[in-house]
Amino acid sequence: MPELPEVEAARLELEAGALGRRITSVDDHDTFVCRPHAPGELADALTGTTLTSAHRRGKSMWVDTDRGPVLGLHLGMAGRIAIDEEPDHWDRFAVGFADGGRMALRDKRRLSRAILDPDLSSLGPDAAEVSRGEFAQRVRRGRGPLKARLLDQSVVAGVGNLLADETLWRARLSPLLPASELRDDQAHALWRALRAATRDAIRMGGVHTGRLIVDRRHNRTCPRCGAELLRATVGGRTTFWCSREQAA
DNA sequence: ACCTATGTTGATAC
DNA sequence: GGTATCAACATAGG
Repeated sequence: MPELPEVEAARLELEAGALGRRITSVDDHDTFVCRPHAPGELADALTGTTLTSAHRRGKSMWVDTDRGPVLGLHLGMAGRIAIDEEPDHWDRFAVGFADGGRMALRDKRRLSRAILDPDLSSLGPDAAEVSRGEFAQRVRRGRGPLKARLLDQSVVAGVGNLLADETLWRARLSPLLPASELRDDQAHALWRALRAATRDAIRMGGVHTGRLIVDRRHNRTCPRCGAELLRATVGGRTTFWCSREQAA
């Protein structure tokens, strides 16, 4: 489930439940989730430290420790944070605290990541924070279809497949529109739609609460005008959009 | 059973 | 270098 809104919820869980607790054990045996680290590297760096703050940019999270090393966490496609829950078969990485509790990265699909001192240099500005001017400039820089630009984490960080469709639908823009040809008013509308869709998803509890997302499976009609929804692969992902309001 | 789909991202090929 | 495709993982559904 994790796009920006879900990751922000996970960050808040870390902030509320994991900070200030001293780590006394680390399970980093999953060499795929913990790549490129060898087993024990995360344990050596983190054991004895206390988590001090939890941050997020786009879909990437990182947690600072009182002794320097930074723990990077990414939820991948199906990961979530489990704090003080019973150990589970799907826990891919976990730390145990001195008070007996634990924090786990739980993920059936193993596409999540736990990594020391993560490199975030290729991430664009956070989708919930980016300014109107910077967004317009960055999104127009590329040549591909608009949706592909939104999904590119180096353009703006945090937009996934569902949030991209919801944002384009709110802005009444076609996902196929060449990004470099966006007019100023279109870029502005897209920026406003992105911020509104992101904020609403955070408030409502996730990207699945989006109006287009809710309806796309059911009636496959536009929740606003009732016209048929189109479906195609755009930017490598399944895409739904309104045949009337989002005409190219 | 087999094929497709799935919230992401990285490596690879043009 | 930007852009597109495929693979990585595991499960669910038609």
